[in-house]
Amino acid sequence: MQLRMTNQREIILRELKKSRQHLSADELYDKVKKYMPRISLATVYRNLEILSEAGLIGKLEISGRQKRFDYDVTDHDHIYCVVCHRVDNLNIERQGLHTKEIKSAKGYSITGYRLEIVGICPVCQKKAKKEKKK
Amino acid sequence: MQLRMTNQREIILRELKKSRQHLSADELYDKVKKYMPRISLATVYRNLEILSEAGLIGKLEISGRQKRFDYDVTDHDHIYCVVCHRVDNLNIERQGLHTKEIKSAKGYSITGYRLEIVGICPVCQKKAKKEKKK
DNA sequence: TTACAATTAGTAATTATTATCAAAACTGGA
DNA sequence: TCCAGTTTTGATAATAATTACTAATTGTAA
Ligand SMILES: [Mn+2]
Ligand SMILES: [Mn+2]
Ligand SMILES: [Zn+2]
Ligand SMILES: [Zn+2]
Repeated sequence: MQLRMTNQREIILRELKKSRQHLSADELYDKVKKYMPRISLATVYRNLEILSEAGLIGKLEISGRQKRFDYDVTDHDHIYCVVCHRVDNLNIERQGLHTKEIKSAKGYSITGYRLEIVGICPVCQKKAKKEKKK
Repeated sequence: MQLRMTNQREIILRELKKSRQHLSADELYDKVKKYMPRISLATVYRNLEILSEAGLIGKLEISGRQKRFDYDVTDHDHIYCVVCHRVDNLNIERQGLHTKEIKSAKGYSITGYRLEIVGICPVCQKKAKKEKKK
């Protein structure tokens, strides 16, 4: 059985791609509601899961917080702000991560990996400076 | 103000170290109850947070699931099983992760990073094989 | 059309965690 | 040792994010 592209799926997908951000289900729900006011939050959750399963979008499960969905399915890593939880894309060298060591780690069969750089975004750095002045 | 080592904190810490696993709050709660039957789950949550804040234990926030706490505070990475959610330690080469590229990524000030290898553990691989036979 | 399957909206239930708060335990002087 | 103030605890309520349920709606394909 293959994916059936319903109206709600189409709009969810379109709005995520359009945003070029890493949105959570409820953020996307707010955007989608503008075009489809009667859509249910459960439908957004359900379809985000289905769309990511189908490989049309990415799913980020970051640091115990809300899941975020990615408009970009190509291979890349992320950096996120511990203050405001904003997520940005990151393209860094990945050598040293494909060694035999990993391939045979502890008898696991490896399916992938997640690299998350953690830090404070420029906006939050500025805010922190202003706070200090007070 | 520095950390006051209460009975409950001592036992929580002791049981985590003893386990040599990456336990969740409720798993640890079960262990601690054996020695302190009247302890509350909230106390376990509260103190795990405090102990990790104090640097006595590590905190893993993995893949949108439950938090897990680490008996080992030295630098290392993790591998986890997508099937049973078991977490194991991993010591891999980290070169390629300390480049200037990262240090200046998107204007962020970097505080750290998390690398998670994802896969299927030996136990779950075996189980999957047995399932197939049926 | 008509039956069968898939999807939806709305809502309830669940899971993990955090907040609240009165009671208990601990602290450092008098 | 006692006391007043501070911290911590246990019990429970509240919250946040997600998932489950279900009847109604929609799509499909003969
Ligand atoms: Mn991305
Ligand atoms: Mn570890
Ligand atoms: Zn920020
Ligand atoms: Zn496993």
